[in-house]
Amino acid sequence: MKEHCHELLDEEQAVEASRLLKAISDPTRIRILHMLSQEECPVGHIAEALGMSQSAVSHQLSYLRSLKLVKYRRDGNMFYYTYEDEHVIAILRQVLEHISH
Amino acid sequence: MKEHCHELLDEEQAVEASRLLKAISDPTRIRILHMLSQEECPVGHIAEALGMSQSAVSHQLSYLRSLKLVKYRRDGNMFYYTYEDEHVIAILRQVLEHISH
DNA sequence: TGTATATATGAGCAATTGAACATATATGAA
DNA sequence: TTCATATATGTTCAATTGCTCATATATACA
Repeated sequence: MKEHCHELLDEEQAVEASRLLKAISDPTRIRILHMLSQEECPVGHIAEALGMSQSAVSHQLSYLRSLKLVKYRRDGNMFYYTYEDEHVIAILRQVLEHISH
Repeated sequence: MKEHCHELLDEEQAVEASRLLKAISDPTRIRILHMLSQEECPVGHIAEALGMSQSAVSHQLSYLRSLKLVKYRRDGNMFYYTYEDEHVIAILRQVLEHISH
């Protein structure tokens, strides 16, 4: 009988990793982060570029903000968003590379 | 007025990346892949280690198989699973590193 | 003041997801 | 053949998710 000595990943860490991965595993959020990885951008411009409603984009940004993956600076009525977590951007870039074989 | 010249990620690629990330963004699947990244493993052993039902684990393995993230070899009644995509394992490892700051 | 613009936020709803439960399949041993 | 074991697979259901619609907030400008 073979021995199986796996080092088990505890659930807490798995849930934490899951939380992060879920955040970047939606097509809309992926496209938003991909945009922000290039240049800061106001909400309306993202919505227009993706062909989505202002509300939908704003909700997603709010979600990404809650995980500290993006932040914004305000200038008058415009909210300019930027990514806040370089490591996550790097991971996303790696996934996109993997996709294009 | 500032110009915003973002290179837009097309939806197809975003959906593809999303499919891959969703596959590794569930705590159970993360723990399974983490186990398999160390050593090949039969289904029952995974179920026992994670404290989950055989059915739940088998369903998740079936899902991971459909995306070619894991494969198995059969030996009698035992199905020994292994990871099949090294790049995905590397990405997952990077996420786990990121989690532990 | 007012009105327009840009964005955030709350509620609701259809689609997706992950597990439970029951059942099917295939191998090995008696 | 018959039974036990290991796993796969189909169904169902509650929880989650991502959008829409309506509304709130805050700034700029007249």
